[in-house]
Amino acid sequence: MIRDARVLHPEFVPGDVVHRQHEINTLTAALEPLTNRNIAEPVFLYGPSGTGKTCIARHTVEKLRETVFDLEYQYVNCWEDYTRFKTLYRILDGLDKGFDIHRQSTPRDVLLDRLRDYDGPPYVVILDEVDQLEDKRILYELYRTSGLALMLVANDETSVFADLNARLSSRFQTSERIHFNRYALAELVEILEDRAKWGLEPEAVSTSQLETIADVAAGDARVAIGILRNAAKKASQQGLKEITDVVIQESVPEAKSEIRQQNLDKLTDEQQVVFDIIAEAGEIAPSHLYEEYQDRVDDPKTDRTVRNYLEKMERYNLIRAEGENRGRTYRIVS
DNA sequence: CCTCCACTGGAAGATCGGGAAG
DNA sequence: CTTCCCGATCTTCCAGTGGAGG
Repeated sequence: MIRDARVLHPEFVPGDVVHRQHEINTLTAALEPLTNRNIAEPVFLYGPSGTGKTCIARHTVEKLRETVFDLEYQYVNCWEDYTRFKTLYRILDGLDKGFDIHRQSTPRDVLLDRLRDYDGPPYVVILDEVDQLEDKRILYELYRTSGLALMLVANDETSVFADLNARLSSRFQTSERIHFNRYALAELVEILEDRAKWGLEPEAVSTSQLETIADVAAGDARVAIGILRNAAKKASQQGLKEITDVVIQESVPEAKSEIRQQNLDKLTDEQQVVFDIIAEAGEIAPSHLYEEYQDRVDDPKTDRTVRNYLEKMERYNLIRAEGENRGRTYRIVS
């Protein structure tokens, strides 16, 4: 059933990308100055999730590395490394310069100083989910660091620039921006066919089944590949030679809840309590939510802290806040 | 129209926990 | 051991928002 499970993993970057040739060309052109060791302006990739932004960014840089003699690159997921410190640490780590930096007792701006001392080959930094950075000023600092080529990846362009100061914002506005649209059904099917070709045994899945998956995924390649992976895993556990329609039907909700469970696991116990209250109530007003939280926890945190929890859960797409001010209610994402 | 008030979210400072230095 | 320093987390304070109800 499964020939190469790596191909079905969400982070897998194919050597040949089936679509997005135009985007790749634009991106390659934007990075072109690096081949002469010149400065490349930041590039900004934006579009909905699962439209290939991250994949194209990594793919393009890796292709460039094949032709350019010297080029370093590092991928940073700002969702995980959302603080200034973590982001800088990750970037230094890509240069193997982070090994002796510990969270504690490192003088305050050693990280940025060390990055600015870097004088090796051009260094491409991909900042994925860049809108999740808690302090966007780090972008300004990175922008002013010579030798760095920035690739910013986000869902929505406005959310990134909203809290940048005007001067920096205008610098980024003039840089190359590449918009990614949702995949059409046929494109998604081709992507799935490609993954199935390398990842699965021949005949393991039919084209019409891939169409079913692509249809459910609604233009989101990450969801589509997740469903295919889940279905392949399930079929192989059942000892099947081919993926059946029943297996696909079962895999759709499972693939979606898998992502959700991963996010739930990232919450602390206290945050889980808040989530459970919302889940049980279905929909709940802020004051009721906080009262309920105080009842359930021995040593309750302040309401402001709970609001920070809620903000975090909203970021993880676990809950949704609806309405503003007095009309605000919270509900879980179904 | 105005005032009240539930709620939001930014800012600044306090506290926690842990590694390093003495 | 204690002291110092750090980032992360939490608290305190507060300005702003907009709907409810005089």
